Amino acid sequence: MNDDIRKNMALFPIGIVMKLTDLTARQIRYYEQHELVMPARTGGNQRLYSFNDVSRLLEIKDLIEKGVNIAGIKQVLHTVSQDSDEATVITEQTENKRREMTDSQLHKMLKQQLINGKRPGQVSLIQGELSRFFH
DNA sequence: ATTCTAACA
DNA sequence: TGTTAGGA
Repeated sequence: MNDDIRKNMALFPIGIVMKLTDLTARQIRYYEQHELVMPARTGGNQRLYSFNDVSRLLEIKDLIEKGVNIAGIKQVLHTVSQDSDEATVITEQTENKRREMTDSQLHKMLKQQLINGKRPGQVSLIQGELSRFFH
């Protein structure tokens, strides 16, 4: 659906995104540094977010609240392609299914880490004490 | 009035 | 993450 071009159209500045997501500008920019979102820029170097960017940030916010760190969030959202034109629609539908799988896999990974404890060479996907309430 | 980058009593 | 300086 050509609806995706609208969802990917750069529309709002960071100020509006802050109200839409209840995230601070600091957090929004920080997530961008970690490539969790890459908004468009205006001629004046100002960020412009699309509907897709906003929903992405909402997903990120949700995971952060659940105690998942950047590394973990990347694994959950990495399969989601940044944009999608008509040629990418089919691919995206496939990836959406993969995303759902990844989501359930996340719980297994979290539980696995909580039970088996971190083993050498493996990066922790959880952070803080919230992880203790995750069983 | 808003947003941007860089940096930390 | 918060906050602030200094500039666009």
